[in-house]
Amino acid sequence: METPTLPEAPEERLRNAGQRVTSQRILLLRLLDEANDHLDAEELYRRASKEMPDINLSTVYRNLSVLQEAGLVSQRYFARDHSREYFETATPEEHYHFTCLSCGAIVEFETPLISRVRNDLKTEHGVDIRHACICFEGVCAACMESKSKQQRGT
Amino acid sequence: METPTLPEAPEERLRNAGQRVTSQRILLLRLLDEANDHLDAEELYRRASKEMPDINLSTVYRNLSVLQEAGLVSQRYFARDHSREYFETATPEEHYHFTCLSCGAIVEFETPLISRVRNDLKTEHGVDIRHACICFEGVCAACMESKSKQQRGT
DNA sequence: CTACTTGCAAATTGTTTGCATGGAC
DNA sequence: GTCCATGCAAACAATTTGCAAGTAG
Repeated sequence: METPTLPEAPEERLRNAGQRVTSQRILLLRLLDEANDHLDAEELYRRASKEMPDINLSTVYRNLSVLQEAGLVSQRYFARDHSREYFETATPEEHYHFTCLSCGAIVEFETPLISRVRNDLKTEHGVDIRHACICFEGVCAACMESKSKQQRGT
Repeated sequence: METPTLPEAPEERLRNAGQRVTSQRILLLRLLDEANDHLDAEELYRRASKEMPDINLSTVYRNLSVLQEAGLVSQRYFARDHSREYFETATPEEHYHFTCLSCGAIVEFETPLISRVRNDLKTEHGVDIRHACICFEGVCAACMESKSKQQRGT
């Protein structure tokens, strides 16, 4: 389980993507690699500041934008809080996210159905989908369980 | 074609939803009904101001929120501009949106595949999806056409 | 040496909130 | 009459931008 397919070091990934290799970018990529959860710019900045106290929040924003365009980082939106952007290391496999409205847990999942939607839209409307923003929200298994327990009595 | 299944007048819809009937709310609902495109708060405010010059932007925001919770209005996000919320009259049939990154056109479509994703997630992960935020972006048929023409020579 | 990056401070933008007045029920 | 809705102004929070100094290639 858990195949950490992070092929190259941040430095290499930057070079391969034709981007300048700066200490800030290396740090940000590493922090995103290491994060188990998904980070927003502010949280990434907070973590980066621990290792590089002078790094600036706008540097984080600017680099997230650069790294995203270079395909090294993916930007995501999650439930409730679409007003805040989250980021993760880009992965070759498409995946989507479910957020529990009750406990905040994020479940990642894959499904072939989305690429079928893509195909259907292509044949039915002639449109070429380049990107899909998809996020589900609801109640996770654990919270469903505890809810039904509550209902049966305290 | 085009079955404008808008069952009740704004006033009735408000009453049925147990909401207070104010002239501002009636106006906003009507403007959303009449809009062919999708409106953000600012644009809705602009249109409302023409008929009710004293209406305030914060009234628009507050009512959009109320109407949404009452199930009379749906909030959407579109391509490029997830930082801005768009609104439309709530419809009984679930539908999704595709935005053309080139010309900005929005194509609405239905697909049973999304509810299958919903079911799959339920059985595979035990999660109960309450809401899905889904938007596709890419290039529409017309823009694909003009692009390939361009490539063949000016 | 040149073009791109950074840190810093200030600006921008969509949205929200506090409060006194007005209106729905 | 009571409680909710409105207009107005001010506040917020996430993100962006202008600029001078620093650094990668």
